[in-house]
Amino acid sequence: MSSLQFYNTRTRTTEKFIPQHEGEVKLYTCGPTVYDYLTIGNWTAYVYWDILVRLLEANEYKVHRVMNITDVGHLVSDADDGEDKLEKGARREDKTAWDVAKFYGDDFLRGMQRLNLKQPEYITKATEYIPQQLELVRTLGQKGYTYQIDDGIYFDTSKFPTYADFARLDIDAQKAGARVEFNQAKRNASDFALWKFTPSGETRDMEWDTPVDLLKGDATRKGFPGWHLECSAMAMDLLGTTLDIHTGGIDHIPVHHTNEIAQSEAATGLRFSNYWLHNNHLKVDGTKISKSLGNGYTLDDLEAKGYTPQDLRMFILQSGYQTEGNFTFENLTSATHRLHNWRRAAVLRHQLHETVDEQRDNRVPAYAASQALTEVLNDNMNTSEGLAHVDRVLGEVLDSTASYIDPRALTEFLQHVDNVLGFELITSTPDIGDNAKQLILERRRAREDKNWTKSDILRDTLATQGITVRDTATGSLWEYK
RNA sequence: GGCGCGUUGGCGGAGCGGUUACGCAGAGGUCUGCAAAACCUUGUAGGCGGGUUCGACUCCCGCACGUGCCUCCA
Repeated sequence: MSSLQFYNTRTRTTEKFIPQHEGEVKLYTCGPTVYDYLTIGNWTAYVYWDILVRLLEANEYKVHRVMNITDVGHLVSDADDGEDKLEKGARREDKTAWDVAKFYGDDFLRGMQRLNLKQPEYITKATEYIPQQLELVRTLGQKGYTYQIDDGIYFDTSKFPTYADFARLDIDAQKAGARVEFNQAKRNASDFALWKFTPSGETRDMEWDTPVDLLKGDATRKGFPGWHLECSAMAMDLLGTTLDIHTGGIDHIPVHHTNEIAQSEAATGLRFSNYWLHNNHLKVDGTKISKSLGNGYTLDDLEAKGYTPQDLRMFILQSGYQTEGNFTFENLTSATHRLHNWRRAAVLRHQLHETVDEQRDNRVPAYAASQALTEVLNDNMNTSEGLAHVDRVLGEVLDSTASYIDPRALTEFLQHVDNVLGFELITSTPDIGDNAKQLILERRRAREDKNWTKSDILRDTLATQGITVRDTATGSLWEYK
C-alpha cells in the first residue's frame, strides 16, 4: 500500500505521514464561530476534513479528534479590535449571546448530519473550557510572555523569536503597509490578546471573573477569552501538548494559527503540531463569498433550489482541498448529474440475481478497486483523482453485460466509496418494493406480447413512483429518476 | 501599500518534462416499437513573451490578468 502523505504547511513540502504513536492520530480541526448560519464556503472546509478522517480510518488509524465550536470571544476582525461576533449577533437578533450561540451551534450540528460528516470524538465549546484557558494564561504569565494593558492581557510576540516563521511573515513590511490602526498600548503590532477585559461600565452577556493572581494591581476585572486562546487550551487539554495534525482554512495561517503556535509552544516548549493542513477557499461566481454580496449560500438555500447536501459534497470533492474552487449552480448541477450516474450503477446490485457467471475470471468490479481508491486518496487527499477512479470503476460496471458483474464485489466497492468519500450510495439506493417489481414484470410480459400501449402505461406508472425503466438488449433495467 | 496564490478545452477540474485525466454540457451518426441507455465520430486545452531541454501545459525569468490575506469569512 502506498503510504499516506500530506502537504504540510509547516515545512511547505509534501511529507509522508508519521504519527507520534503508531496506529493513532491526534487531530484538531478549527471549527466555526456560531453567530450565523454557515455558508457553503464554511461547509467546504468541513467536508474536506471529513475526508481526512475517513482516509485516516481507511489506513487503519484510530482517530482522536477535537473540533471546537467558538461560542465566545471571536472579534469581528482577527485582530483584537472590534466587536465580539456573538455579542454583535445577539444585538442584531435581540437575543443574548448565549441564545445566539446555542441556536447557530445546534444548526451547525444538524448541518453536519445532513452532510454526513463524521462526528468528532470531541466537539468542544469555548465557553466550557474557560478554566483551561485561564490556566494557559497563567502559565504564559509565569514564563514572562504576557503583559497587561487597559483592555486585556496580551502575548508579547517579541519574546517568541520564531513568531514569524510559520506564516513566513515579514513583520516590518506588514507593519508599514497595514491599513488598520492597532492598539497603541501594545508593545508590538503583532501582539494579541489572550484575555480581554469587559470595558468598565459595560456588562457583556458572556463574561467571567478574571482570577486575581493574573491581574496586575488590586482591581477585579470581568473578562473573556481572546479568540486564539481557546484552540490551544482545548487541543492540549484533550489531546496533549503535541498534535499530529491541525487543520484549518488558509486564511488562518498568518494570524490565528501563528498565534496558536506562539502561545502553545511558549507554554510547553514543545512543538504544537507536526502537520498543518490548510484548505483553500471557495469562490462563488468567480468572486469571494461575502455577506455583503449575498452569495453566501446556506444548505437551506441549496435545498430550496432542489439540491441535496450530497450534491454539494460531490461538487466540493471534484476539486482538491488546496484548490480555490468556484461555485456556480451550473457546476453544482454538473456534480448532481455525476452523482446520479453513480447511483445508476449502484442500483444494479439489486438486479443481478443469479445471472452472474461464476466461471468468468474477469468480472467487474475487481476486488482491488477499493484498495486502489484508498491509494489514490493517500496522495495528499487527492479527491479529484479519487472521483475519477470511481467514475472508471462504475463506468465499467454500467458498460458491462449483467452476467459479468459481480454483485458482491459491486456492493463491497460501493460500501468502500461510502466509507472513504462519505457518499451514501448504499442507503440512498434501496431496492424497489414488491409492487414496483410486479409492475416491471407485467411490463415485460406486455412487451413480449408487443402490447406497446400497456407497456408504455406501466412505464409511466413507474415514473410517477420515481422509477425509470430502460430496455436493454439483455432485458429491462430500472433506476431512480 | 505589504504578503501570498493562481491563469488548463463550453463549464468544472487533475496528473504529468515525451503516452486519452476525469466529470458535466454540445454537435453529427448507429441502434431501438417508442423512450432511455449504450456505442461511434466530433470540437485540434494549457494567459502573453523569453529561457533551459532532443523535447515543456509540466522547470526558470519577465509581463499581463485574476484572486486571496492584512478589514466581514473556512
